[in-house]
Amino acid sequence: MNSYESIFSRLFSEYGPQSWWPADTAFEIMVGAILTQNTAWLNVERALANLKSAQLLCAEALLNTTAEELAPLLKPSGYFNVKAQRLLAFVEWYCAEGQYPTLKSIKTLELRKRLLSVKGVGPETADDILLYAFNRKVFVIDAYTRRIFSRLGHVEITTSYEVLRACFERHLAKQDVALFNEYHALIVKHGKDVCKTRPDCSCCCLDSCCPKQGVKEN
DNA sequence: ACCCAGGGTCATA
DNA sequence: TATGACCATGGG
Repeated sequence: MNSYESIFSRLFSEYGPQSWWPADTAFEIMVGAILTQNTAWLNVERALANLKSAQLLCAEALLNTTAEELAPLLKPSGYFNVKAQRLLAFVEWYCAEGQYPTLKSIKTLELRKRLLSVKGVGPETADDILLYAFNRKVFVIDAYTRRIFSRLGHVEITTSYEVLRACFERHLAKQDVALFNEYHALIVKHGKDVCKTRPDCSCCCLDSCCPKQGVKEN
């Protein structure tokens, strides 16, 4: 068992199954993936609740919306003007592609390429959507992942998204969607619950994955 | 008052 | 290719 695998098993025994992504529908996952860009999930939930109350959490309804009426509903999740436009750009693409029934039969690599062509969808958002809405075997890299694994000495902090993703996908023997799903969720759980509240890392299940006090790491 | 969050785009060098 | 500015709210 290599270090990538042992870190997973330590996280899993510490926190247990996370059952991601928290959402009622695949479309809600995609909307959430855009709204959570550089934003705390609690604030995303408020924006999603606003959309749900306005009956706007489906593609057909969103398509008949403007950025002007969308922005106020997205306010709690921050960057509301930007995200209103990103959401519209995504929904226009999504409907033009024939929505889920058509998209689900496209090969993963091709689907990823098309997602990345949408303005406002970058590598992490695309991979969130691929893994959690389409159940594709891609490993999602986020800021927590890069920080934790560079602190543990496995990668440089400057390692690019694609290189880091390839690194994870290569080091996991069990090439399994459920594993990739759980691993990313556990990393986020660990990042939220431990690395912030216990900066000395003294009770951290990963041993010094947190910054030493007083030491900066850009 | 400060730092950061489940990023991405665009302009500059 | 690689930084920097910008987007903006809410919690700790």
